[in-house]
Amino acid sequence: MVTIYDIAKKANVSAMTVSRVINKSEKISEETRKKVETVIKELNYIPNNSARNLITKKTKILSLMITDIGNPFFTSVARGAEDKAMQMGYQLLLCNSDENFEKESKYMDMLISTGSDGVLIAPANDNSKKNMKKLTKHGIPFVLIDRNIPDIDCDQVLSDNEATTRRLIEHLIKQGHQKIAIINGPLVVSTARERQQSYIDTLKIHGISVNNHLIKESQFRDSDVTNSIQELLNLPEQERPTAIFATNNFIGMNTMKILYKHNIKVPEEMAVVSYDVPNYTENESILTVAEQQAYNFGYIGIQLLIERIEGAAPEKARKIVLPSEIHLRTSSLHQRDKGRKS
Amino acid sequence: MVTIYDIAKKANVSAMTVSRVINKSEKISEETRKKVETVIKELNYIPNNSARNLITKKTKILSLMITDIGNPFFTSVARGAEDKAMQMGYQLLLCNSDENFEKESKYMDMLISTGSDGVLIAPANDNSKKNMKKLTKHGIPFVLIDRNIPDIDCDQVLSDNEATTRRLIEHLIKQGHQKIAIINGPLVVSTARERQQSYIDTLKIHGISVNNHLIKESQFRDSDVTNSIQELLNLPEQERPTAIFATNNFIGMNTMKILYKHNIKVPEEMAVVSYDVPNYTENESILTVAEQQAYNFGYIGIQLLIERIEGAAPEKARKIVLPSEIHLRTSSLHQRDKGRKS
DNA sequence: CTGTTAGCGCATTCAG
DNA sequence: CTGAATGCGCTAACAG
Repeated sequence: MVTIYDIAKKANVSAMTVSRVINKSEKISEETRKKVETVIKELNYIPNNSARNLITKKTKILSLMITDIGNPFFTSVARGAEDKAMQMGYQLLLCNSDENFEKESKYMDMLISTGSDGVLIAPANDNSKKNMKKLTKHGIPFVLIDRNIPDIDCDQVLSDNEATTRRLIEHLIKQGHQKIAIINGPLVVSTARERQQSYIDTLKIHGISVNNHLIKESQFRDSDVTNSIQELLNLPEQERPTAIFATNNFIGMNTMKILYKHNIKVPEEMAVVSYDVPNYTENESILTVAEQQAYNFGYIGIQLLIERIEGAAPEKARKIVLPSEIHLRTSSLHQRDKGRKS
Repeated sequence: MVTIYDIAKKANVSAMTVSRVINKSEKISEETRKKVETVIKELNYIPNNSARNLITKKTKILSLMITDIGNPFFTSVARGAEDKAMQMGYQLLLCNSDENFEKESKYMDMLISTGSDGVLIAPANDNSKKNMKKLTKHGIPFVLIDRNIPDIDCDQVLSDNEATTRRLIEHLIKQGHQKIAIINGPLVVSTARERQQSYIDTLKIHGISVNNHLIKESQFRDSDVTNSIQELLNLPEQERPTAIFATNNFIGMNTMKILYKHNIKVPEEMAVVSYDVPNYTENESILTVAEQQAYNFGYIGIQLLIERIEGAAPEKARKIVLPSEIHLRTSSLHQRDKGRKS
């Protein structure tokens, strides 16, 4: 391994001078700087971060913890985060908790252990509170994205779950639906809770009684919603829903798939709306969706994080709410309404 | 920050004993081990990897470099890699080069600098050779996945580009197509070259002359293939292709989208086959695809890498070729043939 | 089974 | 503008 001493010897300077060059110190003569840089390139020297961190406690590395690398929402988040991090001179490490608190905890220990200047995190669920406390204890700033955690006061970038859900549900109601089902993620996740609450509230406001048989708790991951849907379809005629609200992209996509498989016509026999977008399709999607600003979750999240790290942020925790854009499509529109915008 | 000394003091042992406990040394009495572990938990101690790495040069961290986090192929690779890494007691860091050599280089420096025990890498393109050399120089083992690099001798997990392409093209020929276009990724990527070569060879074997107007070089990323397709459609009747071979999932998906937008019937006016799978669709896909074992690229790749790291691998570089499974669907089948298997 | 000594590669002092 | 001494937190090598 080549060290600053190797460079120093070959360049006829002290190790300290080499260190200064590496760290772009101003107080170096142009001449010696050039000399040192030449030797550095010559020997293919790369500073040893471990040694460096040991002293400075700074790594210029940020970590992004997402819950599902297979979810296009989170891959867009990652892109946004990466772009901003690079732009600000930080490197970004990606960790995938797989919606799993234990995995998240393991990664947390690694991040702390290896040294991250800050963490942008979509927590697996409410248990993640422990991991946030741990970060705090170790003095590592973090910003929550997509999901908040009760009683954790920190910078956040969240979706407008209440408003977006309300608009989707009201759209269905306007289309004449009264029996609207919800297929949701686990209620230990804040977004699932908030979307469900808004679903309930919206129904009530419109004088529609809430039927618990129409409320299904499933997974946010790409998983089987067959059971949930089967149960909905098996309900007696007077309870059976005429519309389904899918609370994330995978649920939306899989709901469509299963209805298709069962030869149930969308929207004639069942309307479908989805929170967030299943964004790979071979032809035009027919699914009505609320499109989130996935990229901005990452981009803005990293921005808040870096401000926090560099002491440029206000004391008070900031909460950014990103609105979603609703795209009305055939999956929720009567034929006569096709293409109309809300 | 809490260090081994804090633990040592509180547990009435030496720092060395604490170190032994952390490292699960056998030569510790059950009693002192318990005592130390209690204090560690009590103080929420997490070992400082930087200090550790400085001595051991081992991190138990592997890195996975992929070229496009937005590509479902690579997210599956990542899942496979992560599963195997975890199973073997390693942590996995994800880096996204974005098909960009410069980004890859930056990440490389970080990985070397921060300390990775090994790197599993899908190289951005042939330039990546420099980065591989750098890894070698720093004594960091690596395994190539998906893409190889000329003149780099190392463990590899690759797709059977030749055979899979040949089968796809022969399928099209059997369907009566003679004018088959290829929309490819950049030829600085090995998979693009190999698929194109196989495309050319297969046509020749079947006595079909190769028309350069039918060969389009595009991107492997989710990008616009409008131009390529427009150019194909603008060709005079006698040259205009009746089938398109898309060399990856994004190209396949976007080809379908654009044909759809242009109201060109698939397969009647244009047949389409795709190397790899655009795997998020709301209903049954109609696209004929060669499905790669994406997960295994990651899983097996990490296995080879760990064997290499732990000295359990043979001297000689290993080359694993993973076959693809072809799914014939309507996008390439005459109506009468629908559903038939090759 | 446990402790002592030394030093990993670098940046932070403080001198010149 | 440059250099010398010191120690970050930890473990390898040795000693007991």
